[in-house]
Amino acid sequence: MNSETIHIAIVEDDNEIRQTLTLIVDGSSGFACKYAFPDGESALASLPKLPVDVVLMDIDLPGKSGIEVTRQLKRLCPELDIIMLTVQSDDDSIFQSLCVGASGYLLKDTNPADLLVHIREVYNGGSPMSSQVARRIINSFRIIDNPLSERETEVLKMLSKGMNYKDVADEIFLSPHTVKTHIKNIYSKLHVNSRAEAIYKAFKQKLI
Amino acid sequence: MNSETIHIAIVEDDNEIRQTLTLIVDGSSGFACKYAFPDGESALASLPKLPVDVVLMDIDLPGKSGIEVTRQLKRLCPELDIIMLTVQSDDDSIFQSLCVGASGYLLKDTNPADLLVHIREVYNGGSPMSSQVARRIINSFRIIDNPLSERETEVLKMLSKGMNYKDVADEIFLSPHTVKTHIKNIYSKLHVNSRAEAIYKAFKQKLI
DNA sequence: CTCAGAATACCCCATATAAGCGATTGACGC
DNA sequence: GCGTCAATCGCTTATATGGGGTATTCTGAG
Repeated sequence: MNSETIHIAIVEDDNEIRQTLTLIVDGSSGFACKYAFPDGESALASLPKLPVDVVLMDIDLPGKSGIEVTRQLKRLCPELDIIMLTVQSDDDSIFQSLCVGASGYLLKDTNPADLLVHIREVYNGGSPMSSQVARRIINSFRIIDNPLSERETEVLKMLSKGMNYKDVADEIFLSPHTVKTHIKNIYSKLHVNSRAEAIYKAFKQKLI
Repeated sequence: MNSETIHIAIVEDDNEIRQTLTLIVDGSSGFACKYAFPDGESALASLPKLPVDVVLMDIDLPGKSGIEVTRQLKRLCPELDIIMLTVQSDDDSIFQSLCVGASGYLLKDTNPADLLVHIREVYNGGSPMSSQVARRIINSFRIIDNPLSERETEVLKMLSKGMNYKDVADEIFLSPHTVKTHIKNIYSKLHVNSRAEAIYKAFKQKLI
């Protein structure tokens, strides 16, 4: 299980880092790193034809960013696993990377031994991430605070499913007027003035 | 940094597992486990008064589920870190746990040494999760497929911010009629017939 | 070349909506 | 017992919306 050789490629513009990484990975038993690229364009041109299992991708590249390269690479080779290996730890970089198809997200301070472990994790279908990164992702699931009452939440959920005043009123045995009042209160609490914006905000804050 | 003793509590209904876990954790240097509860009710009653840093929480408990207990516990003690330690690895269990405030999600096949490492990770602000769990979370970020054209996506995003036909039209220099046509096409592609439902569906599928 | 899809523009019309008003009841905290 | 808030019910009106059409232009795939 642990004996197959995993074929790695590296996309990293800093010469020193790229060479060091290549040496580390290629010099470890069970890993081979025969390809390294200093920019996204050359990686995109070559990688689809190469027998590579896992790519280590920097984000801050000259030309196309590592995120854009990842997006395009995943289109060309959906099976390829890409691990972002970067200094960026801002939420945008993390979420964008995951959205375009990265399978893992590690910070560059990851030590070599751990890096190899994580590469194997990805190869085996896992998704390694630095624990700070994981915490940010987890926090994105949390509800910040919910100003809406239970009834209001209930109404908003129904609205989001395309129901109108009357539908909602019938469903929860209220007068349409009451439903309307609830909706007005929802708008006021969320500081919006249309149904569309209310649903958008509520969804973004995980209220519904 | 690694020398403070971390105080653990365990909530687990299976007597054997609970006792084994307690012994493992309490017997390890740097960790203390003086409290263990067989159900959520007793944990909720006692934990807020106890000097505990990290809770290991089973999900399948008699009475209140571990998820419900986590929700209530986080309300009472927002600073407490809760790690789900469970056999459940379905998406619902994972996402619900994270939504109610769990800081980590481990499967019960985690080996004792790793468990201790993960507890310390949580204590230091990280969010450990089994790599299968991480992969599921990461996959939840991916877009399945996007039937909308770029223009349509652009329009829908503006609608979600509360803009109306005319606002959108002015913003992207189009006739309001065209905007309306786009919206009609969006509805048709998403199989909805109201703005609210369109935004809800688009958001759920990460199209906007 | 032809066909499909995207983006653009326009018409009519019934209905839904938001905004602006006011009002009562009951629960909970202090 | 007083204030606050959720939850309930009501009216009016200008405007926005969604559904039904039709049509042109351009691009890209087959």
